[in-house]
Amino acid sequence: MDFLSGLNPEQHAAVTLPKQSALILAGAGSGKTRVLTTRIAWLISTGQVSPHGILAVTFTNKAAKEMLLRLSTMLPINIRGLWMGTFHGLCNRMLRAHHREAMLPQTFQILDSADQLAALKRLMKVLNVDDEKYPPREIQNFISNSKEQGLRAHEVETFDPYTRRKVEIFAAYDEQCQREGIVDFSELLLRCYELLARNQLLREHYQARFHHILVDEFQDTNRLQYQWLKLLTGQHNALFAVGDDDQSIYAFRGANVGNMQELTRDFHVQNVIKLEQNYRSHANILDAANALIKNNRSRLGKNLWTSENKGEPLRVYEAPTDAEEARFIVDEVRQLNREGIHLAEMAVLYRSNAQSRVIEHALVSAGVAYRVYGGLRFFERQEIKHALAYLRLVQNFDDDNTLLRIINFPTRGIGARTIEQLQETARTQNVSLWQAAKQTGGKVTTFVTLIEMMASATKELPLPEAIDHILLHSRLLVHYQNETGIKQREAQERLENLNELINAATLFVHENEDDSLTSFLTHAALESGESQAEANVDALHLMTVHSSKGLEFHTVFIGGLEEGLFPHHNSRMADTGVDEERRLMYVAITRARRRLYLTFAQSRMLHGQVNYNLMSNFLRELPEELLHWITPRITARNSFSSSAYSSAHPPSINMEGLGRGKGIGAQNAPWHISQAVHHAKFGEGVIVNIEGGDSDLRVQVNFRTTGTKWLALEYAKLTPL
DNA sequence: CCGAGGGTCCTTTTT
DNA sequence: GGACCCTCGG
Repeated sequence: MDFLSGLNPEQHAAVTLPKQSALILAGAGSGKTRVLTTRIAWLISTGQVSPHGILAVTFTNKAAKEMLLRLSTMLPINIRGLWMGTFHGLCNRMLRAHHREAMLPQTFQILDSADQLAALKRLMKVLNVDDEKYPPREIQNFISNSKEQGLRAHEVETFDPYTRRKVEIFAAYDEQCQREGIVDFSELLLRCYELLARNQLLREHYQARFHHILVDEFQDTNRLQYQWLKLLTGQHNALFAVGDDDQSIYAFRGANVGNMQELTRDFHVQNVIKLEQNYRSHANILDAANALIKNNRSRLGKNLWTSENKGEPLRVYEAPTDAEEARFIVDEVRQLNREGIHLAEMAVLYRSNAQSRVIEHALVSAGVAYRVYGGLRFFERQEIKHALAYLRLVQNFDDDNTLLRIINFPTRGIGARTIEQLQETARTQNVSLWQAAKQTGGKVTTFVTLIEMMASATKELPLPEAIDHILLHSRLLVHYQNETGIKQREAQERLENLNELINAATLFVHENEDDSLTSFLTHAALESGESQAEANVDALHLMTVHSSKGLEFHTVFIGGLEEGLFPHHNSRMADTGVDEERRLMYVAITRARRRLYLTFAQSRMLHGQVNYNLMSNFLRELPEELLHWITPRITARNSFSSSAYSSAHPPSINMEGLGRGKGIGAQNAPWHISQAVHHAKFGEGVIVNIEGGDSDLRVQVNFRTTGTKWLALEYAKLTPL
């Protein structure tokens, strides 16, 4: 088995572990995916299990595809019987197979987050809920969170009228979904969990079938996913979980790192195997990452090391403004590119999406190709959703959500008034909108006839031709073709996407045994597709730190290393918030193979106004000997260790290098905006505003720990830093 | 039915 | 700054 050669002792131990539940603590770049896929290959090729007996779970479709691809290069045999997919994909598969037991129609539709929100808004209107008091988004989170804790509406504890009302909406929403035969993302998981929990025969069937259950990114599992795994793991099969508690960055959406400790208890894990050898980065980068993450409490404990050399120091750059920061990054990117590093081998990472704009601006002016990750995905585009809505309605007339999306798109003169009447009829007769529409006359009848004709016309057609048919007869194509003026270019793009939809369907039919409409619609809901098409052009990568997880680059820039931004000030609320931010920084640092830039700006445009931030604490937590300051550290006005400098020079002459001297009283006053100061009680902060003059001079200071305060300088003891 | 205009909000995100 | 949502007037 030559795929075992080249594994280090720990990897080898993990791969060849006997059949028992195990936890593999795999650090960044330690060959996590390799261990997972090699174990599957090893299990199968040693004859311990057939592909049929394996269940492998991932979080993203991308990860599932990647693993399947790697596996197929390792194993010459057909691995068709192997179940590999996301939690949602696998639950969907089980629910389709046992739809009757799960009390779902065979062709149940899947609601994505946007559809779910729309459905909720519609329901809340019917229920007469004040959406000021109960924002639909909050209700949506409430429902998803509850379900992902494994709770149905009636199981949620309520101690106040406000929550009671939310629970009522929750219950009504689930009823509505059930009536319409639709299922949201968290419902897929919960429904599947309940199916297995209630049906002993079924549960035992799957427990007997899946000898080995393997889970990737285990630190990201939520309660419900953990419970689901527990149900599937019986007396005679084993759970093999791979994860890294230091890379847990999704607690905000319900991921529970505690699952790792719980796993070792619940599944009697003998010994936890740690993969600590990193094959990605030079030592300086790893040392920085280790030094940073050491500041987190309650870790399972792990220290990355490499046999590589030290490499370069980390480059630190302090810019006067966010625009200057962007300009610096772009300059460096171009220089490196000239030296032969491909653009696609470099990435700019940031904490929040809003930061990309100024960088994009600089890239456009410099003519550097780039690609922003995240954002709208293919199947989430408006025109695609409309096209798919026709297909969905054709398959399930009672899907009210879908009907509402297209009953007047393209416009056919059915206005809000008519729709309200339809909804009224539907409510009083307790039928779907479609049933109500059939009784209505006029333009609504035209719509009903259109859909019925589409239904019969597409019934026997292959998928791509069916789509072609509905695009034509829905008049979606004509609608966009008729677009003129400022919208014409946009419409052109939409037409191209619609054309691409037919291509996607053609590809789907080729690649999948089950090429039914239901299957394609499920595919669209569960795999929303790439956010941008041309993956093959050489372009600089721009993305949030979150979306960089799992990737690696020769050179990485981490921008906006400022208090309030990274760590984000919202993270201070939750007590574990800063720790999660630090893990985020840990993920960011460990993306770099060879070169890492850390940059921050003294002033930054945020929410339409200029902010003055302090240098990020995370930067302070990195050992000085690993850093190379490109801008002189000594003049960094945000650096508090430069006290020698501050005492030697009055801050008023400290103006050069500071962004354009904006702000009141900036000229000759001893105090100026963006100045770093210290207060005996409130600690360190930055002056963000100045008021009054001479005797009654007041300054507003943004303190790192206590927030923004106005201080009268006559009384407050402020010392410049 | 559409677009203009005003008000509000603003972390991260996959399924 | 700007995305998004709602309202209002043509």
